[in-house]
Amino acid sequence: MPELPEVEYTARQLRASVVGATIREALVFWERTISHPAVPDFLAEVAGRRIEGVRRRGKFLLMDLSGDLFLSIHRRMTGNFLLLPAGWSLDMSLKDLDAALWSTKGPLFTFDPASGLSYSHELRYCRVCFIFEDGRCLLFTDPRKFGKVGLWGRALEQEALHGLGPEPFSEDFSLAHFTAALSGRRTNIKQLLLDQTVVAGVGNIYADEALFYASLHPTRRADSLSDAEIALLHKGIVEVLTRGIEHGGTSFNDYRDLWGEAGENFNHVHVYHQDGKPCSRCGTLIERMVIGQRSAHFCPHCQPAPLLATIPLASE
DNA sequence: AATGCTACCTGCAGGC
DNA sequence: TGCCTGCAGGTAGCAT
Repeated sequence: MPELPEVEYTARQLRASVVGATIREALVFWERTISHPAVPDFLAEVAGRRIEGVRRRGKFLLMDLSGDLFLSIHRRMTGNFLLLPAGWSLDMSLKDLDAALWSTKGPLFTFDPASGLSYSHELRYCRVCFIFEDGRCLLFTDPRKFGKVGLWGRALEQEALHGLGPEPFSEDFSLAHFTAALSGRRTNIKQLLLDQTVVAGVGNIYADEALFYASLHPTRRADSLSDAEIALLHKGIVEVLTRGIEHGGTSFNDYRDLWGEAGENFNHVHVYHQDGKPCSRCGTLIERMVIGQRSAHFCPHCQPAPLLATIPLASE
């Protein structure tokens, strides 16, 4: 599941490889992947544009194009990018491309046989393909079809990002902002961390890791946190995201980098999908529970469950 | 205004 | 072996 570190990592890879390239044409294999504008307009407008820059905003990947346009890509659950070298996309149907890669995958990429990654598998789920003038081909693959690709005028960035909150590494994500965002919120802290208007880019993995960092139980009511707890959580969010980027992202199921390789942050998580394993801090077995229809992982010793004391007094 | 629930999708694990 | 059920999770949109 790509969250901020995974998107950041991909953005850096794309910046180093496709900035300066010109899109000859795009192909769309699943129309609902295109969120804006209508598919015919998307195809017509993207052709001939030069990629001038690659940015990340929250979990959005933004590619600035010539003519004051930009592409917004949100990978949601299973979206991935794969960059194919020149020579494979020209005049080939996707099926031919798939067959070619399948039979000669050796020289194309370095690739861990133990991972069992199949290029055929990736190509089968190609939803949008950008073919560059130099013959390279950037694929957006997405088995679950939740991912979105949009093309926008530069002036519509706010609309494209739809109320996204502050970047965790920017000054906008200040302790004062975070404190204000928690104030008066009766919802549990886990769900609040997943709210992209509070802080942009945190998903299920890093929300659980940040709560472990701050020794907070996921069901704690947001408005029950002390100033010290808020400060520690604020620090924890930045810390776990930073570590995630340093480790090249967390590969749990579907996440792969631009060349089809897996990130290694999964070797560094403390609680996410670690239920039944001993806590790295105290040895207590990590537990899993469902909060708001999604899983939360925590150490029951380090992150004690809230009791009556966490309910604000009537006088407050 | 804040919160809760569901649709969107498909692969896969688990049960029988 | 094969079918069926449920789960995974980010976000929009709708209901409360």
